[in-house]
Amino acid sequence: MSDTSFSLRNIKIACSNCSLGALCLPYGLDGDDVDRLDEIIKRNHPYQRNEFLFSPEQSFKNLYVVKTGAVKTYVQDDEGQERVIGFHLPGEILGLDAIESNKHSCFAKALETTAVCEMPFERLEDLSKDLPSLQHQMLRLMSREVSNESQMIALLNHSTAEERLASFIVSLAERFQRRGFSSTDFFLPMSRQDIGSYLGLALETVSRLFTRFQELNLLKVERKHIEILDMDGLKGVISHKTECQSVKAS
Amino acid sequence: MSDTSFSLRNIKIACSNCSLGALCLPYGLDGDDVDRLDEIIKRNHPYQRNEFLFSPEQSFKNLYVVKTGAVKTYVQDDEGQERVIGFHLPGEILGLDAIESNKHSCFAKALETTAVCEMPFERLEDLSKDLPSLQHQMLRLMSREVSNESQMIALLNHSTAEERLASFIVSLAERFQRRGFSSTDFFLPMSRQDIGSYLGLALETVSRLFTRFQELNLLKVERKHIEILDMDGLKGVISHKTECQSVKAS
DNA sequence: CGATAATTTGAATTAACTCAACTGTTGTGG
DNA sequence: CCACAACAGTTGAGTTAATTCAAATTATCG
Repeated sequence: MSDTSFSLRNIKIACSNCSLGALCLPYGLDGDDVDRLDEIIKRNHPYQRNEFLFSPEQSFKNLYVVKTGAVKTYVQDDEGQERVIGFHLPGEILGLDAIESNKHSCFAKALETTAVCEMPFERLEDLSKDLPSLQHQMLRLMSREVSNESQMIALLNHSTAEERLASFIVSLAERFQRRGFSSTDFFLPMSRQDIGSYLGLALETVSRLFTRFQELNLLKVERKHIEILDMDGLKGVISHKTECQSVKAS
Repeated sequence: MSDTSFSLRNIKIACSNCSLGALCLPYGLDGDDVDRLDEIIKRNHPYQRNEFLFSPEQSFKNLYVVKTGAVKTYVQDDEGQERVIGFHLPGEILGLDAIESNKHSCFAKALETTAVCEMPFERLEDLSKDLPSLQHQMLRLMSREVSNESQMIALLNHSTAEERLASFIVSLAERFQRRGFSSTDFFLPMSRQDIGSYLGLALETVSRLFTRFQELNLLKVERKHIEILDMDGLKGVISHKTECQSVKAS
């Protein structure tokens, strides 16, 4: 019952007509080059909620691009507690941290049913010798990762709980928008616990802040459903040291 | 008085006899390939203390490798306060975050007199088309950066002040050791303020912790001079949730 | 439908911060 | 060469933002 042999299926989801387009590796490649990239990409059955894409120590073979769904990456501390490192939405790549050591260094777990492209790294590297724009795009994607993480470090070190959560929500909104989804109305793929772990906050604090933001009419929360009512207000919480109270008067 | 024309000077400090060796880009390249890499590398006068290597918005031209000295990278918040992103010791590369946007996104300032190799990124990219191992090494270095930053995120989100500072000191020790310096006796190139900003702590907290670690006979501090007396004890502070008090009984 | 997990809310605690004073170091100019 | 200013670091005391612990409420899933 393996359907990996059905080339028809593969064609339907080929890079050339994938909606991720410029968000992904093929950016900057012309038609023929995309086809060559396409040949090495594996597309598996979707991962189910809580299924692992990879685990620490597992040897590094593939990079992954999320097509639909969401993935969280995390490590475990000595007591087995999760420390969330990041969330990966459609169009976002994961596995980049494993290139150096040839081993994955974290868990990657599907937060919901998730479809991914798996790209054998070695073949990708080979191919990029012939395709300068692929090589450049790989460096670009890694550079973006470094930038994002740097920003995150600056955020974590110097921001209050309010600023962190506001940043997080705005970041999610922008990432959904880039992917073609609504930036003001979306579902959180992760739990309060996961958000707290990612932002360095207790889950209770995250919950209280959602309530506060709602009281301030910045957004509407109902469990995982978020509706942003006042994007500028939210951004105001991030940058200005103004209290939440003074952000929205009326 | 420009001495960039003295090839003699350049030869003396060529990659092939640079003590950084395997820590740097040339890792994995054979003799001839190193020479080709060497040709594109610029070596400037050392930067003086507080001199900038680059600033935000400045267009991205070069990657930098620290040869001697130390560099800090930081951004500024709305009030002009520094948010330190990282420190760069000899053998460490900086500028990787600028590849994606073609603009630097942070300040890079010399903490002391600092010599660097400047590598024009475009020419590096061109060269790596011919030299697969150079291409691989670039990806490796970026991957290491992603890993390190991930680790930092996990540390900041889930660790006490004690654990953060202990981690920081151990990390410095390991980095000095890799570079051939003593891992137990070294000088901090940065201020308490910088350490605090990097670790998300007030400078007073950093100072108090140095005192506490000293009282626990984990190390000896005198201003910027650090002598690690009990490396295992320090590592114990990081991992175990045990109190500092119980780490060292005698 | 009942059990388990996720979330919300409240109250008490605490780790780290801010503010403030003091000490020691470094550099500068008379 | 010393005095003085500017800066970096230490130490103390009071404050606070966020935590932990606890309990109630609401979803989710077999």
